[in-house]
Amino acid sequence: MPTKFEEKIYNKLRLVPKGKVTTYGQLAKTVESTAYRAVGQAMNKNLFMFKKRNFFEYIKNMLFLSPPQVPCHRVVCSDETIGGFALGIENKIKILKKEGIKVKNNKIVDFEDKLYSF
DNA sequence: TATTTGACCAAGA
DNA sequence: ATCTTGGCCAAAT
Repeated sequence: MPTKFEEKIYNKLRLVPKGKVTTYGQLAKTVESTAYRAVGQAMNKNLFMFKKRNFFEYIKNMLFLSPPQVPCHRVVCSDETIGGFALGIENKIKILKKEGIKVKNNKIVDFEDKLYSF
């Protein structure tokens, strides 16, 4: 069962569309919090069920289930680096690329444009 | 109740 | 362009 905090974070994250990203800090801010580290933990917890198992399930959900999904892969670091991913950072990069987000030298290309504004 | 643990952040050097 | 440091705070232990 997600906590109140987690639930609120997930709900905000659902607003971020394909082709855009947000940051841990930004998500925290939408909830009037500075608990950006806790946001990362919430992401990890959300994918716990899939952890190191199949990222295929995750992809399938993203592609075929109607929103609102919780697109954990669209959360990146404020310094434009990729951040973490319970199913493997390489997979995170792959999915982002599929969605039109390019990654170069471990950084999001054209970060400002790709950033979603709440 | 108290301590530890993070998928972080911003500023300095 | 890295790297370190101190700060952050919800959850887990």
